[in-house]
Amino acid sequence: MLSDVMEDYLKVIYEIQARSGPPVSTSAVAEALDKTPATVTSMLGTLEERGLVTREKYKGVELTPEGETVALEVLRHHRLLEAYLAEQLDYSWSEVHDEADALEHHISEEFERRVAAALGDPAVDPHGDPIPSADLAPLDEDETTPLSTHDVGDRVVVSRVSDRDREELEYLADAGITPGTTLEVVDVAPFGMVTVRTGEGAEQSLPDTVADAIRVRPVDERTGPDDRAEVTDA
Amino acid sequence: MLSDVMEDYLKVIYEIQARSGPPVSTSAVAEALDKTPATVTSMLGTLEERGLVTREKYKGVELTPEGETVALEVLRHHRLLEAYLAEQLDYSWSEVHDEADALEHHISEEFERRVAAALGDPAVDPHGDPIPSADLAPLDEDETTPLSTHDVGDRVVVSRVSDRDREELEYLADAGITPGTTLEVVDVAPFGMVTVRTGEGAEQSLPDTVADAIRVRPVDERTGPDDRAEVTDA
DNA sequence: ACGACGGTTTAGACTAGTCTAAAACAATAA
DNA sequence: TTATTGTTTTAGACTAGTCTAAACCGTCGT
Repeated sequence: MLSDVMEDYLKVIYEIQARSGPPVSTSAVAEALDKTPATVTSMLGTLEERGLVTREKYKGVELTPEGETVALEVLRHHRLLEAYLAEQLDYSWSEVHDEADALEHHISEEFERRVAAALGDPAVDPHGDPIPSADLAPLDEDETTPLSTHDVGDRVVVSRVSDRDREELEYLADAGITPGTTLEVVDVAPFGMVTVRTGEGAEQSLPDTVADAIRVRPVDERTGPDDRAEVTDA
Repeated sequence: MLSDVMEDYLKVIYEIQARSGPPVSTSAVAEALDKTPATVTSMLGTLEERGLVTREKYKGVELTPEGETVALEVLRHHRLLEAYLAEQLDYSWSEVHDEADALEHHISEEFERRVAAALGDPAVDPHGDPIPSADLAPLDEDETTPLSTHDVGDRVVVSRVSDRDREELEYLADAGITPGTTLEVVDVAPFGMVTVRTGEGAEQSLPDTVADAIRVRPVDERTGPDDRAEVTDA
């Protein structure tokens, strides 16, 4: 019914909206999809006609409930695939994203069911991101905070790591920073650099861009979507 | 590089060519892809410009070696996926085709490798069709013959069953006719109906259209691509 | 040999998605 | 208040893939 292209737009609108709230700007979508703003404006018009987003001129865009459902479906496919690739096909944590991106639009409902069953209906993917349930109910509020917002002395547990940049992910995996890792912030430099100590005592300095992509929760807090996180890395 | 659409054209040209030899007619391709002949003519022109087929006006089309390699790649993906779905995700014999069709254009080389490894590099898919090797070497000549060409008294072993029609496949699976089954032709009616006795003594009458889709080899001949056939059905 | 018929190609139109260049707008600084 | 700046939208063009309708070709029967 919807094209792959439209699904991609809805997915990134959802992701941006989840991070920064509505409205989502044309340029943010353009950036995320590597398209020109003119192209995005045009497609947003189409999505509005289809009732998938609402729009205020020159302001930005917001998903309708129907648009959100589509986004959740795509996200469920993506994250189930990431989990399946890591668990059943020996992919490492950092390799799964591109493959899942390529396949997420093309699997059937039947495939989705069987993959979910094979994994025992996991609640999170290997990056710690929550997997929408089969009924596509809206996800809970995100309780986590970016590592970059923390101060010296804070002890936190890594909850999720953005699956966006492959290089970054491999670097972090090497450094032993994966969902579940406990970190203590030992230094925050004025020029956007944060240094943390991992469980084993090793110290790592990370630029803000990277620290932004690491979402954490306070040590000992036992709630949140990543209770069942399992990480498979190479 | 090549679009999904082009890959689909090359795949069906390959399949028709394997069945009936070159040249492959415009209308045969149109039929197989459910497109109009005009559309096919136009796309064949594009494929010719890309060096993937050669064409003789009003005659038909033939794959170049490069075109054949692309077709073999797609076919390898398709058949590996069919085998994987049947073996690892409990799909039945008759369900795998559509899912494989949807995914075959979107898997990476890495995925292909891992799936092949997980299956132990199978030589045939669940329908008995040979899986092209990783180096995409041309497949051996097809030694099998359609069941519809046999006479009363012939004893044969089912080698492959076309994966084209879901209904047909389910019917045959129910009748116990799968790759590896031994059959004896007990009657050939003048109006295109053949009756066979299966290993267990049950008799089945099949219209020619169905008998055409069943490829067989003489009993006891031990060569051919289906030595390692494994059939998983529901 | 020739006409009829079926398959093939050409001509031209249409859609989806993209781009560039230019115009319109919002927000801010002077 | 107004000018500057950066973002958004509009206008218009282009490509890939598809269609319908009409012209074209080859073959087969008379």
